[in-house]
Amino acid sequence: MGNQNTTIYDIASEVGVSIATVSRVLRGESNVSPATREKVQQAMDRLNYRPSSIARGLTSKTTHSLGIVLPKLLNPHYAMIFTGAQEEALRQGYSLSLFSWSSLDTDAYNPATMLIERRLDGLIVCVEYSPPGRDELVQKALQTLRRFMPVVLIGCVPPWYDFPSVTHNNAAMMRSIVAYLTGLGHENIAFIGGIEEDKDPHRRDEGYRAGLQDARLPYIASYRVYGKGTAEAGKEALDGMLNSLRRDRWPTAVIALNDLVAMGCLRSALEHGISVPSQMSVIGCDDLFCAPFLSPPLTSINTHQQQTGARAVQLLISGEQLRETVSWELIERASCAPVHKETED
Amino acid sequence: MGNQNTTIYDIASEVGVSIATVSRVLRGESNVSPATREKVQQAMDRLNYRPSSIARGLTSKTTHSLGIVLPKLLNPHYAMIFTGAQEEALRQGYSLSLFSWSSLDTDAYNPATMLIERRLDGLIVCVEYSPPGRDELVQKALQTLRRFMPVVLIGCVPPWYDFPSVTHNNAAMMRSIVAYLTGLGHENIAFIGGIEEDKDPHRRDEGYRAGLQDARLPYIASYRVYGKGTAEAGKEALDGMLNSLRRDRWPTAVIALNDLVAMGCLRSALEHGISVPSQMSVIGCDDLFCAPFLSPPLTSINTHQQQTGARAVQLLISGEQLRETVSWELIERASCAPVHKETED
DNA sequence: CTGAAAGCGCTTACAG
DNA sequence: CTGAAAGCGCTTACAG
Repeated sequence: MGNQNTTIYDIASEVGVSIATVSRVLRGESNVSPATREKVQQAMDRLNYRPSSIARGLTSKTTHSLGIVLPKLLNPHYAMIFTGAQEEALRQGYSLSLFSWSSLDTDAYNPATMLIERRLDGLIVCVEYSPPGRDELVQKALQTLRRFMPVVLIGCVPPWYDFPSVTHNNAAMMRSIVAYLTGLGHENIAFIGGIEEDKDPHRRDEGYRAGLQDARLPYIASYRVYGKGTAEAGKEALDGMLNSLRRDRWPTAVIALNDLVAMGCLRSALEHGISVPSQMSVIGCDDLFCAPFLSPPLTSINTHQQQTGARAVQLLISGEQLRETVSWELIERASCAPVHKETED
Repeated sequence: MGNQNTTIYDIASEVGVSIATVSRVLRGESNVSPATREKVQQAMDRLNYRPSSIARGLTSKTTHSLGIVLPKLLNPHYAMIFTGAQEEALRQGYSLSLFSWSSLDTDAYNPATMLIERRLDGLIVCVEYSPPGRDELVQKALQTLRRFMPVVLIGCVPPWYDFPSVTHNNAAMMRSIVAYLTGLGHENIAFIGGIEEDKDPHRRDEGYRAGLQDARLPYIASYRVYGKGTAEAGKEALDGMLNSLRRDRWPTAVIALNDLVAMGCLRSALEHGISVPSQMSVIGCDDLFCAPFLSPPLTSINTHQQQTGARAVQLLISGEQLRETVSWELIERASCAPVHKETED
């Protein structure tokens, strides 16, 4: 008894009231007599009635569903953002659908068709680096989208994008990482990962340089290697640096763009016979679940990605036009140590 | 010009045709004169018209949106399933929303309200172990859900659940893992993780025992430790086993429930001064992205989780009432080796 | 090839 | 406190 075809009309005729009355008890309005309310309530239970959010959405102009555009969930970094966003959405009675960037820009003339047709109540877009030509496409897609729904940006948001956003102050973060390492006595500090033309790594680069300057250390170009944010890329990048440098010029500390890159660096060090942390310190970023189980356990930065996702949802729902920043936290494990002065110095 | 309020009526009056005609070109029907079609098309472009999938859903009884219920996305295992499902859904023009089990059973009298109200076109539910009392609740929730939408099950599906499903033959998989290790000469093979009362690990246990029997090895209770599927639990479980056993009784090979548990085992071994793989082999399951970057690189089973998610979506959309099984693949890395006969034997 | 009309399942003023 | 009616933006027969 009762299935998906039970409607407000069935309840109304069952009880002998109008559909308006049924609608009222459905929405919990107060202007219904207790007796009527009770009868309607019972009929709804008896017939296993469930209101259709679709029909509701048509009139109320709100779907209680949000979207999020993320590069790839297989990277735990994005899974953390998604989880934070999804839990907050559910808590507030919204559902969250995941979309990928490809659904945004496959058709330049008709960007984000699927997103728009679903009449989402809001959209979170994680912005990544875009090469010069593509950047305009992205901006155009975002402008189109915002004509249809509120948009909140996360990720590497260029300062000239005029949207509410939740991001990190990557420059300040990098600067404090460098300070941490110089505090351990390191002077030869490499920074691995990121894309040279990227705006946001530029801000990390800014922090990297500032941190070196704080400690009156020179910026050495060969200690800065760009590359994708994957473990494979991290290994490759450090391999390249080590192979092209004389042993006595090898860095004593390596800052990785993220924990994946750091994983690659740990492996590269291992293969080069470098002991971490006694001969080389490595620090990652994002504090992925596997960080404590690497060898050695990886020192990293907890960037509170779940909080980033949750805040983005809150901005979306509240409509606040803010550009927010999320804090971070150094998680010390075993992969960083005071610099070891070589005896043969 | 053009925003979310442009409707089929605006286009109709702009062009001077009926909304039925606009609807026809919208849906690409053939019975429209080329001239009319062209004019309508242009008007839609000019006014930036986007059809509302909400309104469409009201009449067509289909929302082109699917749901998936997963325990937690922070575990990469589930992120892989989700990714596979989401990509397939998107390819077929569906969106995918994630829900958690808590949204299924918070209210026993009204299970899955949110899921039902959204009028999804289908739902994938990842079934986990449920303690006796809760199992009935889960089944009840599933029965309620299926009255409203097609349901496909994945995960640890008890054989008495009568639903289409996509799963693994865990018994056969475990048996072949044991065969792999006995093939390397191992005789003392531990199996770590899973819940004792669980139906699915029971099937793994079945395979574990069968594998031992294949090699005429005895089942030794102290080599079987149950525990949650996390890295912490894995470490704890192996710690416990090693601490309670005489050194000469230590297992020479450990099968972990999954790669997370394996990570914990690797650490436990390290802390006990056991060298992997020369003194102990370790094999995981799921082949997570970090497996190649552990020390040593972890031998694991690629369980094709993305394919599982994708197939579940296909069953949902096609309506096929199948109980499918997904294949797996051994990925050999450095954490397993032929048993090393102690010289002091 | 095209249009008028009904209907999808709700909500929202407006009367009473 | 309750009901009749219009409307949300489409699709779907049914006529012509």
